[in-house]
Amino acid sequence: MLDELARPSAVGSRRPPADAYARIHAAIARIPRGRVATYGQIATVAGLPGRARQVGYALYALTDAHSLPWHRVLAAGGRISLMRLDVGSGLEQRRRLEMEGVRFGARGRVDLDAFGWRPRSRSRR
DNA sequence: ATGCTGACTATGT
DNA sequence: TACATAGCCAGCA
Repeated sequence: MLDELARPSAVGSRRPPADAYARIHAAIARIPRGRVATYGQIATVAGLPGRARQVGYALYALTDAHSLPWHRVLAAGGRISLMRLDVGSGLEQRRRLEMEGVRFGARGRVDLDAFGWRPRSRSRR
C-alpha cells in the first residue's frame, strides 16, 4: 500500500502515473459520509497536484460503474460543477448530499469550512 | 503528429 | 457577477 504511494511518481515527480484513475478512485472513496471534497483536493490527495481537470475527466468516464461517492466531489468554492453539464445529475448530486446531512446555501453552494473533508495525512489544500 | 474539448482552478479586468 | 487568460493534461477525431 505504502509501497505504491512511495514511488517517485506519487509526489514530486511530474511523471503522470499510469494508474492515475485508480488513485483518483481511491481518493474519492476516502471522502467520509456527510463531507465533500473539491476536484483540486482530490487531485492532490491522489498525488496529482494541479490536475483537477483530470479528476473531472476520470469521473466523467466512470459514471456507469461508479460505486464511488462521486456526489461528494464539488468544484472550487463548494459548487456543483455537474449542474453545468447535466442539470438532472446535478440535482441528484445535491439530493444525495442533503440526504447525508450536507447543507446548501441560498446560492446553491456548500460551506467548505463546515462540510469540507479534512484528511489527516498526505494531502493538503 | 496536431488541434480541440473539457464534472477544473486561480487570477485579473 | 460575468468574461478573459493562463496553467493544467488525458482522450479523441
